[in-house]
Amino acid sequence: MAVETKDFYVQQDKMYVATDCIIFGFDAGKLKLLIFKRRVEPLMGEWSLIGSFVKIDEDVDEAAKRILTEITGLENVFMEELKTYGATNRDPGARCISIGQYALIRIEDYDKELVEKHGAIWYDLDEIPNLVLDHNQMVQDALGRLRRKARYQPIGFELLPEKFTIPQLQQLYEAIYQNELDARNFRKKVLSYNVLIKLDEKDKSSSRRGAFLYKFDDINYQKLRKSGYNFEIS
Amino acid sequence: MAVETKDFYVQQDKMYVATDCIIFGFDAGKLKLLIFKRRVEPLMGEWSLIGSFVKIDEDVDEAAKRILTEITGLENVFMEELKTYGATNRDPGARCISIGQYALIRIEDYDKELVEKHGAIWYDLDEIPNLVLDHNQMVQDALGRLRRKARYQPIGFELLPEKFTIPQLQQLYEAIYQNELDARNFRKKVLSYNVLIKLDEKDKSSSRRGAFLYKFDDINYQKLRKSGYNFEIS
DNA sequence: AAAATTAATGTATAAATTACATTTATTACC
DNA sequence: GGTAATAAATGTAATTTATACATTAATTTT
Repeated sequence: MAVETKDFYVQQDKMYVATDCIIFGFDAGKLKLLIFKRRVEPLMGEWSLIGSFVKIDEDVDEAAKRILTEITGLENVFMEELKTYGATNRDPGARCISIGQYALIRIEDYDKELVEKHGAIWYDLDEIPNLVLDHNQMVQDALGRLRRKARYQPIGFELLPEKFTIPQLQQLYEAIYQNELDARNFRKKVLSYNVLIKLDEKDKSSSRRGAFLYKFDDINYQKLRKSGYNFEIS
Repeated sequence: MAVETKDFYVQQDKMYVATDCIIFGFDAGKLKLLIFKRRVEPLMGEWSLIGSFVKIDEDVDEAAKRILTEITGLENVFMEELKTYGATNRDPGARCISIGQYALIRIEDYDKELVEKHGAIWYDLDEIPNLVLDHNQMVQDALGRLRRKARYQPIGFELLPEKFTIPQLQQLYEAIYQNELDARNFRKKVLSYNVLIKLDEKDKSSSRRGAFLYKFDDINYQKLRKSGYNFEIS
């Protein structure tokens, strides 16, 4: 049996498997989400996360990577499964479960032409419009996950340029947690883990004095983890 | 196209969606896992988690609940999605993704006849045999999740009888974390959250003196959460 | 009544977190 | 060239939280 939904046919007795990407970025002190206006039916013109069906010969996480690369040109991006959205009624057109996966990208790195070509746009997280299906729920869930995870794992660095200043790092955490942090205590805390490498360069884009740039030290972070400690910022 | 695998046919071009349950219990100071010996082909006689295909008219989480009830007779059990197992090659018979879901049950409550009828058995976690497909990985992942989650959410109580003693609670945490805890500090800590109701009864099964029984106080726990605190045991 | 056994309790020390104000480096402007 | 403006960088004392550790209490069994 098949049923027409606008311009394509789906089998009503078939279970479809899709994946949707919740793509976060960080720019100008704000968390951003990459969404796009659907250019095909059904729901053409509506805002949506970026997703796709999982191909029969493709791992689920490969599917998400494929989508992310198609839209942003980026590879080797931090991406993690969020959860499955598996309600029977979540998609009115067909029985389709979707595996939500969230990604953290360095917003300066993505391919702007490619993104534009797909009709994708960065939105401030607090200005996300209505999205199709259960996509707003996915965004909320992903944000919750990001908030919890950022407390005990240094995933925030995935959202910053390779070189960043401590004030920028603090801004990021303030954006994630939605509250202000004390600059002295914050600096003391992050430096205490010994996972930041101080560079000789300064970033002068936001002050006359300039702030020293740092890099994340993955080797020392692995040592820290092995010794049973976590990178914890609260 | 269809391919025969022992006694049933699967379509090679069809994506199957299953769910598997990682069912934890706690008994005699040890964490246990409920597994069963498959009674049908393929892989008859092999140890396996308990799972099933997700029906076309069934939510994914409903499918897991259905399975759990079929095997244990239990309803209203703590159950949470773990992750999706979606590698193309995870199931040699067909393209089948599985959504792992872990459950915490009170081991005294389950229906023993029903469990036996299904050939299911409780195994000590450190004695789990080889399981079919990627099921051992699922168990490891679920255990990791349980360990992380138990640190900041009071899910441990799902594994204890409704009435429990503080030494029992401590034993549970020791089993989860695999290390010993100081009885004075542990008691001080859990009582500090004010989410345990002390009863007038004692449990004398493990000492002459007997230990007071407590109940978890969900109302106070909700208040605690609203005030921004967590139940944290480390 | 004595022995055996686990439950229950308190305190002092160390470690971590919090609150808080001044100086420094640099550029822009007069 | 000096002054104003601006964000970066720094230290300490007070409070809270975590840790280490030994004795007494309640009850049953013999």
